Amino acid sequence: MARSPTEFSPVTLPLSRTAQLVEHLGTDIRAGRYKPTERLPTEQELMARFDVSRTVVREAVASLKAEGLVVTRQGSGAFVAQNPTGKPFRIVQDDLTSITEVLNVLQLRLAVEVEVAGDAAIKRDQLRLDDMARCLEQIDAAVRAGDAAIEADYEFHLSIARATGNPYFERFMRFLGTVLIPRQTVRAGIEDPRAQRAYLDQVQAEHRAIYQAIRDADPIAARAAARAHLEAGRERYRTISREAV
Amino acid sequence: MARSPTEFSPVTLPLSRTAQLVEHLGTDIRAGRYKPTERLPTEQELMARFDVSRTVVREAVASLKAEGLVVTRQGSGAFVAQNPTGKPFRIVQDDLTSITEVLNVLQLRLAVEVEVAGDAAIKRDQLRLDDMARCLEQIDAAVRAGDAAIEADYEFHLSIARATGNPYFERFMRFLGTVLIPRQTVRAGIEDPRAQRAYLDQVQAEHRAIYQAIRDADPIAARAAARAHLEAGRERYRTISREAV
DNA sequence: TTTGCCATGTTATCAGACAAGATACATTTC
DNA sequence: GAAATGTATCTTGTCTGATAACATGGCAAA
Repeated sequence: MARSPTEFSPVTLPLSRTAQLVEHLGTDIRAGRYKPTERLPTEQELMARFDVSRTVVREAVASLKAEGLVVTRQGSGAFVAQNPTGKPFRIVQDDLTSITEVLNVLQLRLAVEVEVAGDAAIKRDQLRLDDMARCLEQIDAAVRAGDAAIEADYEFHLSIARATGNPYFERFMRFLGTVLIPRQTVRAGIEDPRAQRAYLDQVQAEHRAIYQAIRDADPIAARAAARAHLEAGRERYRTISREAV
Repeated sequence: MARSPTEFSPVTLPLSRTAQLVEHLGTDIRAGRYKPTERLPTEQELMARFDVSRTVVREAVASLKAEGLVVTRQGSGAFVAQNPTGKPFRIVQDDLTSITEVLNVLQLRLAVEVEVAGDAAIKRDQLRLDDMARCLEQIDAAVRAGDAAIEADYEFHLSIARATGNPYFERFMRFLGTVLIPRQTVRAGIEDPRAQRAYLDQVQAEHRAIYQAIRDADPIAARAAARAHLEAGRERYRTISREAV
């Protein structure tokens, strides 16, 4: 991990005690010297072994928790996570400066959501259909209130993912959501209220097409509707971003 | 005298104060409410604003540091990182113990690769087609040598992703590969060499169907071929795993 | 044996203090 | 006047001691 970019340290880079402890314990865990699910030494033991205060120990453990290497249970102890070496899939926000990059991520979203809609049309039950319908109504209400309904829109898509019964779909869509939602505020940037209303009505019509295909248990139609919706969404992003420039 | 965490909700939420603060600050940063290189409130201000102790504030900041969202400079303050990285998408290996879980991840892979094949059929050029063809030949060679050709198979799929020009496709497929490849060794577990050869010939026939559709610039056929291949793959995994039990 | 209580150990959180580095501003020096 | 310097003050880093919440195992009672 890089230190402060403005700081040139000629020979020695002084790591804080916390950072040293994180480094030490992290390598121990990655090297398998502590095995998955094994309990780490108690805070008191770590304090004594490394001659540091409890603050340092706790901050180090907090860092390791954030890295996903350990989990703690209050009153029980700190334990090595089951999979300490899983390399995650990252999308770096700063890479999404160009329109093209955002469109690429939107295409990844399209890929997943098309399949999600198709599978939802197979797996869906009345309960999930009710959830989707409720989301659609919430979008309607938000639009009537003059809101951009970004959150309700998001929830509708998630409700479809839940209907598949495959938890990875919802998790991945939530992941993409955190990446994309900050970019989606352009939707709220449409100045003319009537234009925005027309825009939202169009989006909602596409939503209903997806919903109806799922309700009709027609996976092919559901995939087609989802594809239409998300390709239109990419196109809208393309044109709006271009105008914004 | 503990502050009542049930003040707002009858059911105590299992999130620790530290975790809540991490969540709050993390979303603030990711949402851009704190901009890169901007200074965060001081520890004292955060203590006052969230009504928590300095321990909680410091552990929360330690977590955010581990996530790469903030950097701290002693005596100066805590700052939003220049490249605040989003929360990554993780698939924990240990969650893939059950057949169902693996099938769920395979479905995620299917979703992406179907779209990848379709987009490759649109974007492909001669250079990329040559890459794919070369991969197919390598699989053939490996199979003739009696090898399971897992690596060459992987490379073929990646070559399709490269043809789309969308780097996120290849990155995501590589990510899923690291998760799934350890599970794929069942392929090598087929004991009868003739059965394995028949299996691999079938797989290779499906590969060629995908390749030809892409070569013919037919996205619909490419998606159908990719879907057929990956659904067959899921089915093969299902049956083989069941036999293994 | 089973159930429930309780002592003990552990993490979570709070509070206060001092050390070390950073920053702005006044002071000194040229 | 400008640059160098000293200093007050702010902020993070670390230490210490205490209380609350939770987990666990043992023991007593049913």
